Order: sequence, then structure tokens, then C-alpha cells
Amino acid sequence: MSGTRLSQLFLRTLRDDPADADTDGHRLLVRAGFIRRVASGVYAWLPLGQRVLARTAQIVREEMDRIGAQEITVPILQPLELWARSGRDAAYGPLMFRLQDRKEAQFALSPTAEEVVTTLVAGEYSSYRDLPVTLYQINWKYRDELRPRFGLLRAREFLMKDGYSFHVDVDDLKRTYQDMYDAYDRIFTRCGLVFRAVEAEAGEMGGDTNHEFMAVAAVGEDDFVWCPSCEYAANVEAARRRPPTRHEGLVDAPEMEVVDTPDMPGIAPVAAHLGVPESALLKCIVFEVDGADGPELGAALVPGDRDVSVHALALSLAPHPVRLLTDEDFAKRPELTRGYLGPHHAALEVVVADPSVAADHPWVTGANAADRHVRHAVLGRDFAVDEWADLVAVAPGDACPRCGSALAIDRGIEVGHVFQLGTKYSEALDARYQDDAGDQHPMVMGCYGVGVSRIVAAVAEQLHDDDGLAWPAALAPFQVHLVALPGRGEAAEQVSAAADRLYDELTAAGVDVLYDDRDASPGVKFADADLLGLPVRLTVGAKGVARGVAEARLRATGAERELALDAVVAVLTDAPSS
RNA sequence: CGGGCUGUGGCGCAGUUUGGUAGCGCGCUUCGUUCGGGACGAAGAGGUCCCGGGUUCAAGUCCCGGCAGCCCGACCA
Repeated sequence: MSGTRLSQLFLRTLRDDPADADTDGHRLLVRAGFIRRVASGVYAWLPLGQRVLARTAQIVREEMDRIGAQEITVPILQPLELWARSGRDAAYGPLMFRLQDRKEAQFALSPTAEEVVTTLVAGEYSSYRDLPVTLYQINWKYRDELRPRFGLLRAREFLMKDGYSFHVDVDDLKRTYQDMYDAYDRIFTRCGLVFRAVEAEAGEMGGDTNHEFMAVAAVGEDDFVWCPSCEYAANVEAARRRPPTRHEGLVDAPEMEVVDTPDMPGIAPVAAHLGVPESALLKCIVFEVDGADGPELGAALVPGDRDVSVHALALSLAPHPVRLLTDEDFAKRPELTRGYLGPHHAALEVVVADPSVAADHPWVTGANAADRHVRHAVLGRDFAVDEWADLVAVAPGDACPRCGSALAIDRGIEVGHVFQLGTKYSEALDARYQDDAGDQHPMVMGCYGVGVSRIVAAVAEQLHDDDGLAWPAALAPFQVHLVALPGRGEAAEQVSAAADRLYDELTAAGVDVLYDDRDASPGVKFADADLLGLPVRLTVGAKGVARGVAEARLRATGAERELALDAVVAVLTDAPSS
């Protein structure tokens, strides 16, 4: 039952690249006939793709079951009222697909399922004796992305494993969180991905811990920072560098002096004009932060050769929301001469600076007047800092916060995310339990996502070459691509018979084998075999059959080996991928 | 939402400037030759030229209005 004849398979490979595919993985998945686009960000899974998807889902399922999570299925079609209760109706906004029934009741297609699952648990469980419990489903999710991209990578319909755990307290949550983290590690390892677990930005709740699992890929949409020497890794938004030591005391410098910098609102031209490095300039980013008496004007200071991490800035002033000034804001405030601002501006009510601003040299910065900068600006003499925070956005080469080694930055595809949620949803949706003293508490929750269809895309992105895909054995739609090359010579019948026999034997032995029994030329068969990317290609041709051998070739490495026809099954069942 | 580009057999594209028989490559069907790296010849099938309106003797082509797709940006997990 595990074999399929290529002549019967619903498959058409394409010789030309599809016009709308712009990454290697997407291009090859389409060319090899694994998927077909139905609408923007919406794909049909053809038999080969379907098998890969099913295998991926099965790996996820096995690892979830292994840590005691229980599989359920909740509706994709969900009443909008449920989303209104948690307030995420508005939060998700146009990202949710919405529809209504004939009675005009509002529904949404599930972009995730915290509301449904939390409500479900709240309805069944109410005692500390019931907890903890972890539920998960593997189901289609819908997000009306502004811009679907890269085929399966950012699709509007995608297969996701979403898991939810419910606990009496944070300590208990942390145990399940660690189990999930470990399970995710196994999942992505089994899928053959090169990946890294990175610390992610804490959510708006502040204390939430969460990690993203990033498959390393140039086409990824997220940057992450990692340390080659230790285990530190973080999403670029959450990453921090080891802060430089602050220089103590006043820097000795001549009096602050205004210099003409006509029509130079940027760092680079000013540095060039004055003949100083960009790192000698003080970058001054103005923002608004909500204070006790309404919005206050603030400035964030970093050296001119560095960028401000908006997330770090927001964190430094939390819980007060921060917002950078827009073009309109500048238009409304002519006293803020954009491009020529300095930290000594009279309108600034709060100044936050990176430790590197406490340097052993004075600064060049804006003069708060158009076309003018100042030099010899000295911290503590010419400008003051109210708060110190690690504001500099991490760049390659910065010191690791843990070990001090030079950090590296890579791009990745987010294939998984584990999150310690806390009580946000349990409070909004009344998921409470009673403790042994009879008191009511909101359940403490965790949520855990795996992009199942996205794993398929990420693997295609990582494992391929110019000729086609190269599936790891764990995900491959079939393990063996059996190619018969009977030709038209005297041996044709003999070769076909030998290939047929091998196919039957392998199938009987439980090996997943795709048998290219088509009446096609060798070149076509080999090209398709490379394109489909099954781990082992087994070629049966006239020359080999005459000597009683078939030729095995590994897709990933190109390594070849001759196998005696009567030993093939034994070798391939022993170690399908070796 | 802003900017740019594109919609022509299943796929990839030309034709649109200058209106006049709808083409090429791949794929598909049939026949013959070929058969260990996408073979060759011959004969075929397959198209509301995205949709709607308009101009014109005549529209794939010109005009107006829609829709869809792709890319860049903004945005987002």
C-alpha cells in the first residue's frame, strides 16, 4: 500500500519557473507539483505535497502526545461574539476574515483559537484538581494578510498546530512551557531544519516570557541575533548588547561652539563636512510619551553610527506608551527643526540615553536651529540625561550580553512560538478555578504555535539545489524513487520485469516507493527525480540488470552505490536514508 | 493604504507603439525513429486575448470604468 506508480500519480512537473514565485523553495514546490496556487496566499496541496504536509503534522502530533498534550479539533468557523468578549475582535481588525450566515449572525474564520479553547476549558473545568491540562489542535488558520508572500511562507490559509495549557500558577506553567520548548526542539530537529530558539520581545503585558523558533533562511522575514560562543539568541527586537562602560565625570573640552552645516539634516553629511567619524555625532530621536499631565516630549540619544531600538525605548519608559514623531507632528511644531535637534532643546521634558553616550569625548549634535550644529557638547555640562537605557539596536559585532563575544545576525523564518500568556484570556473569558481553600483564581495560561505548512516551506527553502528539492527522510513523500530504464533493446522486458519485481518487493516490505514506470526517456526521468527530491533514487537499467545490480543514489549528497538486485530490499529497509 | 508593473490555450512568453487572418517555446494527443541526464520528425487538439461599457466598417491593440495578480513601501505574527 505504500507504493505509487508515477504513471498513475496526479502530477505534472513544470519545466519553466512559475512567474509568481520568487524564492527557491516556493518555485521548486510549484515546479515539482507539490502545490498549486488557487488565490493569493491560498494553495492547493497535490498528492506529493499532501504527503509531506501529513508527515510534518504527524511529527508534531507525536511530539505533542509525548508530553501529554491532548489533541482536539475546534471550529474554524467561529462566532465573532467570542472575539468581542476578549477584545481581540478589534485588535485583529481587518486581519480576520469575517462572514455572516443567512440570519446575518457574524462569524470569523479562525486566525488562532485562544478564545474558543479557553471558553471550552472554562465550561468543563473549575477545580485546581483538574489542572494542569494541555490541549492542541492541528487545523487550518486564516489571516487576511496585507501582503501574502513567498508562497506558503506567508499564506492567508495555513496549517498550524496551536496548543494551550491551563495552570493553577506560574510555576506550573513554567514546567509545561519547558516541556513544550523541548518538544519544539525535537520537532524541528526531526524535520531536518537548521533552526535556533530565540528570545522574543516581551508582549504588552511586560513580564511575559516567550521564545520563537527560527528556521535559518535568507528569505526569512525576521532578523535574529545569536552568539557563536554561548547559547544567547534573541529576536533582533528583543536583543540587547552588553552595554559599554560609562565614562564618569565631565569630559574636558572647549566651550560649545555653533558651526554652519547648511542643508545637512543627516548624520553622514555633517560628519563628512566636519571631518569627524559618524560615531562622534549624537543622534537625537524625538518622541512623545504619555506622562501624568498628558503627552511629554522626549529625546532618545545614541551615537551617530547606531540606530535606536524603538522596542528598547518603549521598554525603558514602560508602562507609559511611546510614539515617535511623524512628519505631521514635525509640521505642527516648527520649533522642532528636524535634522538639527540636540539634547539641550528647551522643549524636551525627558532625555533617555544609551550608556555609550557617556563617552570619553564631547559630541557633535544639532544646534536646535536649521542649518546649524554644535560641537564640543559635553554631557553634564551642555546637556543632561534623565534616564539611561540600552537603546542601541544590536548590530553584528556587538558584545554578547552573556559572554561578551561578538554577536552575529541572521535572517529566519518563524516556524514556532511558545508563549507564557498569564491570565489575559482567562480573565477576559472567565476561565477560573477554585483552590483548596475555596477561593476563585483565573487560570494561568500558556499558548504554543507551530506553523506546520510553514515548516514545509522552510524545509524546501533550506534543502534544495539548482536541480530540485532534497527532502529529509522524515518528511519525504516517498523514501525511494525507483526509476526503470528498460529502453528498447533486447533486455527491455527483462529490465521492466526486474523493476516491477523490485517495486513489489519494496512495497511489500513497507518501503514508501514511487515507481517511475512511465514510457519516458532517461533524461526526463532523472530530471524529474532530482526535482521531486526523494532521498534515495534507485535506477534499474539494462547494464545493471545484466550484472544483477541496481544503482542507488542519495539525492542530498549525490553519493552512489550499486546494490545487488536481491539485496536491495534488505539494504533499504535496514536504513532507508543511508 | 501609497508607488510601480502585469493580465493573451495547462505553464512560460511575443503580439498592443502604428486597429485588419491570434502566434512562439514547453506541456498534451496520434504515428514513426530514438532510449543512462529534460531526443527528433510529421500530423493534431486546445484560446470568451481578465470583466463591463464605449469609439470604429473592423478592437488583443484605442478610450472609460471595474476586477485580479506580482514587486517595493507602510503594516503585522
